[in-house]
Amino acid sequence: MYINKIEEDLDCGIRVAFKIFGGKWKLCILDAINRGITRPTDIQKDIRIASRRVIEMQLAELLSYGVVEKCAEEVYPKKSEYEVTPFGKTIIPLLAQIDAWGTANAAFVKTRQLELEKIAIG
Amino acid sequence: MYINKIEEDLDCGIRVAFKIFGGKWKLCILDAINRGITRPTDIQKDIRIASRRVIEMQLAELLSYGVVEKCAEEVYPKKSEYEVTPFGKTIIPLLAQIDAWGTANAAFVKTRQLELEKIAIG
DNA sequence: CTGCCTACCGAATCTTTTTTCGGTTATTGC
DNA sequence: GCAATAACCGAAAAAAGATTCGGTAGGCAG
Repeated sequence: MYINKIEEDLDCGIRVAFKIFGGKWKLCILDAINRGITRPTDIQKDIRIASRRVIEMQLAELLSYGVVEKCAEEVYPKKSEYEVTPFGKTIIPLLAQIDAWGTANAAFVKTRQLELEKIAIG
Repeated sequence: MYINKIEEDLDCGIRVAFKIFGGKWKLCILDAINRGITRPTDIQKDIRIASRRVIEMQLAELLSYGVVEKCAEEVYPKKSEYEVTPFGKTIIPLLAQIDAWGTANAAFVKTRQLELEKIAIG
């Protein structure tokens, strides 16, 4: 496990929240599991752009904080199924709102991004 | 401006949202401005643990995406006041919920973190 | 036994983000 | 002119985070 060098301040709710679900892919993974995509291989197929390894790692972190739980079935081909725990379920409403906000503002953000790039280059 | 090497995927609402307010201090800064702490110096005093520079930079990013706006007054001592724009205001409810979630779960997260460290060391 | 599938792990490397530190500019009070 | 204060910028370094690559292990089909 990697231990941070700069001490964290968890006196602020925002920072606590980001510690749990602030990773690049954590909410995407949580969303996938919540939608019934429970196996690592399938999650990876769902979030193609993320690498196999990062999904394994972020899944392990979500697991270690009890956001998801593993229900491995010892069958062929080896199956691991992840489920959102009751604790994890408390994140779902936030996830839904964040996703909705992003979807609603995607067009604006993309346009603005292009403008900013033009300014940076030109 | 730093231009990313890995191409971003903004096809997912979560990723769009994180692009705008996913930075380490962005929501904290937005929260401060929303609470009426509008000047860079004061924001820095409010979030002591964050460096002067990072606040300047994240403020600049929030500004470039129109989340906040600057209302500089040319007086002594030089004043810059930042305000949350109508666009930025749409983030406030999410911010409030994220903060509330983090505050509600801070004790659990801290305890769990200690347990995980014990396992890692022991 | 061999090849294949799935889950994971370790380590090196690369990318991104944050931090540190030292500037510049502008204005005021002395 | 000179100290002080505020805003902001640039660049290097440090830290964190993500990615790539190549493993191991178990079990099944042929």
